[in-house]
Amino acid sequence: MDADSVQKSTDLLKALAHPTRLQIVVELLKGTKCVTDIQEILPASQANISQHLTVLRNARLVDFAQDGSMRCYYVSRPKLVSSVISLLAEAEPAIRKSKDELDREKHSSGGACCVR
Amino acid sequence: MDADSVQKSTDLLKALAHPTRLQIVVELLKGTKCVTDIQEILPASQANISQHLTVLRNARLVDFAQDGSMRCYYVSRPKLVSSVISLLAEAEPAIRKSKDELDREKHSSGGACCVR
DNA sequence: TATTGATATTAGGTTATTCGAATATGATTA
DNA sequence: TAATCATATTCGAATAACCTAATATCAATA
Repeated sequence: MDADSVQKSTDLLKALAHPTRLQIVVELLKGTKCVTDIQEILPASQANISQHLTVLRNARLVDFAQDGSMRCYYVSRPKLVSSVISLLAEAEPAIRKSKDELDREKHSSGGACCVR
Repeated sequence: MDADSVQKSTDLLKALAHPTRLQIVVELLKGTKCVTDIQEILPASQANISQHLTVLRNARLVDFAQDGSMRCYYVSRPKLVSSVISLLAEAEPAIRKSKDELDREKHSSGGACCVR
């Protein structure tokens, strides 16, 4: 994984890594909405929602179509966003490995991780 | 999506949303490593790597097995982590919808997003 | 047991995020 | 065209995240 894709990936993760922003994209996945709609659903001010939408838009996760004085926001990478969200929701249980298991996995006689 | 799972999801996203931390889990997915190993791969100080590992551990994304004075770190939710990373790497192209398209999607005569 | 190697923790200063308040813009309607 | 509705932007303060330097812990070894 090169430096550029690390940067791009963390930019996307950062954009999603906020409760309000995550909820915005969850709502937008259900259907296009304007800022006022989102305001009625989430407990945040108009300015704040607008700011978060800007962050999501800069990350190219959402976009909008102008409709008169309103802006109809939608998720512009629905597959990516919905897949990430469902992965997180699944919540794979954390596994725990003993040193011996790690040794066996490597089937090496040296240390469990770094043979030095 | 209830408040609790929003919180849990953003906690996971935040933990991954840092270049050094993302690179750490990428390396650990290739195989268990101790802090010294990671230090040799990534351009960060020992203290800094240790701090990032603590963040990842608090998010239950990595864990370790003690091996003498060393700690063998591994990804404790490999499916989750590797799936998220490959989704991000795929980089679905952003789509763009016109107001008319949005109208058609809703097959409604009202506005494109919020019928009010 | 003194030293070394591997790792963690704490303290601090710096930078980045976040939010509310106020204001601005731009389309719509009276 | 003045008022209004929908949305964006700017500013500043509060908070959180980050990094470095210094120090602490703890196991291994001389």
